[in-house]
Amino acid sequence: MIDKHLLKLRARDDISADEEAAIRSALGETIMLPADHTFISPGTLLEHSTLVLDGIVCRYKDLSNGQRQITELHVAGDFADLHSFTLQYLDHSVMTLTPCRIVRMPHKALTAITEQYPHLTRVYWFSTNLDAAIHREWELSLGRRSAIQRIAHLFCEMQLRLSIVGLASERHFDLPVTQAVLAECLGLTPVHVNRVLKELRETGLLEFRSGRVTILDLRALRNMADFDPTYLYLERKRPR
Amino acid sequence: MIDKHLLKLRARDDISADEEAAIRSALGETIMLPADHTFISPGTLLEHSTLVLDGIVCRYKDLSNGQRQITELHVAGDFADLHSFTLQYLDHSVMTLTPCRIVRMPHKALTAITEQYPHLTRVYWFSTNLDAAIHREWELSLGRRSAIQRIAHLFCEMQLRLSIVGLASERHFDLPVTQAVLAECLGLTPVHVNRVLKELRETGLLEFRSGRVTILDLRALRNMADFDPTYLYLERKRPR
DNA sequence: CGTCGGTTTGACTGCGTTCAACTTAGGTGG
DNA sequence: CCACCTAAGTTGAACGCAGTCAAACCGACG
Repeated sequence: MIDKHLLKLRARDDISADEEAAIRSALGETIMLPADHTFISPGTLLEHSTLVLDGIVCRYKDLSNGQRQITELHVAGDFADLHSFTLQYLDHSVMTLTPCRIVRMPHKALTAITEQYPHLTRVYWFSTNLDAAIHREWELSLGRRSAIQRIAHLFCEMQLRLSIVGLASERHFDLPVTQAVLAECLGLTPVHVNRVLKELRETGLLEFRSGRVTILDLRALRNMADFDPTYLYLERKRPR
Repeated sequence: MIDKHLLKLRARDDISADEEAAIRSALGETIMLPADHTFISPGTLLEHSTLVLDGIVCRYKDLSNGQRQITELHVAGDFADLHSFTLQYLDHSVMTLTPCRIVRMPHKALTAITEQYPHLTRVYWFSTNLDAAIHREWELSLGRRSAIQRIAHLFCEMQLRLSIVGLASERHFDLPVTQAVLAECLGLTPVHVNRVLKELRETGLLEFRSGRVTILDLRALRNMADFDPTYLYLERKRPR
């Protein structure tokens, strides 16, 4: 059930059997959520964090004029709001983009983990820092990359993140979101996303149709996007 | 010496005398760094984190074509790279923008803190999550705000963050950086930053001259920027 | 007084937006 | 089974914000 979560954690650090057991016993019941459902709003006091078992979830912030910026996408195995453990309330919303299966971890259980499992605490701290690293990379995209580079980069990121949890190959993965959602991730308009997707298709780099991505030339795509996976911290510089 | 750091922490949570002592005893010697000095590069294994005592520091990421995006500004009282404790190496660079006084905290000392001070551990975890919240707000700026809103927003943020550590009033604060640095924060060109600063000056909102900011109308500035300080987590929703 | 980094201004360009119309795909009910 | 509806995707034309390029200005400092 939480195998994808463990795959994600173990891609970055060792998790002992004891720690795995501690994680399992900290989780509550599994919940299904419909698509397009905002389940966390800014400022609400939170008492548990949300682990995504299946589906796509996003964090987003609104501007008063109705514009929206998605700040991160979450896939199976990710905590969507582990940071709410220390923050207590969030500065952003969290919503499902597809139907999702989630499971909750009470903050009380996380407090117990911080008191009994220092290493696992650091693993989860790491996990929120990984989210921050993704935020930084998106800042770079939003601030400095062209539209075509931004789109290419997002697909590179999702391909790699999904492959860690066994949901992507080098050529294919599902990303069942609309072009409008991509636009909200990338700081673009849906119309322009559409035009750029056409360009990517016509130059033989990538196809995106009805939520399915086909990467035609991964090397060229990464090159065009200036994709450097360092920020996903998949390289272990030394064994712990 | 670390009074600004304590001011920052205590603006968000209670820090006991024991915890304050633990922080003090974890710190190494004070170091002076010149301006425009990159002291952390991506991928380098790090064994201590850097607390800024004085001056302005930034995190930045480079694109292969030489373009640069600053992802966060750090002021006195901030750790510039507390996240390196769990990440071990960083995905970005860290540099001084002014001459800086810094002090280092060995990661070994932080490990000891995580093993002996669960609450202080959560405080520092919170601190890295606050950095992530700032990243998200910058994503919103870079993705959806106009140039004039972005600039106004950055000044609103710095005014509030600096006021917490006693370095800003409602009308004045020092931000001794060039317009080119602002451009690198905001995803704009220096030329356009210059034009927008002129516009802010002429509409009587704000003046920025030789590193000194004069806010002429804070309410109007915040309104124009759509500034909502929630993301700086200065509101304590319940006493701990 | 000359140099250099930083700021300012002008003219022109272009990437991405805006607005609007049309197409396509999927789902629903007669 | 098909008419209808709606959300999503596609395309075209015109616009505008910010970029680009280049030159002039300014102040600090040798």
